[in-house]
Amino acid sequence: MDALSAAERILAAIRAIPRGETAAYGVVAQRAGLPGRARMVARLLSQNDDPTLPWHRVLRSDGRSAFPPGSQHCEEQLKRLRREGVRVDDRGRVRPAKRAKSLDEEVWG
DNA sequence: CTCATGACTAGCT
DNA sequence: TAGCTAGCCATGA
Repeated sequence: MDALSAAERILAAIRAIPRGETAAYGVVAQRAGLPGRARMVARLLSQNDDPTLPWHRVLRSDGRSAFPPGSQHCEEQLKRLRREGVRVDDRGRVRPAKRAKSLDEEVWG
């Protein structure tokens, strides 16, 4: 029963990703209260059949699609992201919405 | 129980 | 930046 609600929390966390933004698998898991369960998020998405779920906003921690570059799934994902205003470079890597100007700023705010 | 697999990560070279 | 490695966790054979 706990596992089921865990799955629902993960799905909720994915739906909570604002339009035009993205989140890594690990981040989604953490937001769902399941730190370290990135693979569980991936598994849920792979078995998910809900077309309303914004699966395309979920990326790997390095900002790339989880799908092989050039694959149909990957292209579809990048296409949807671009349509939401997300900046994607030529290699299919998603640029963060905001980037700190320096490491100090990143760490210390 | 052990082994293999996967829409993952963090760390090191 | 890119490639490799070990660690991770849930499932199914």
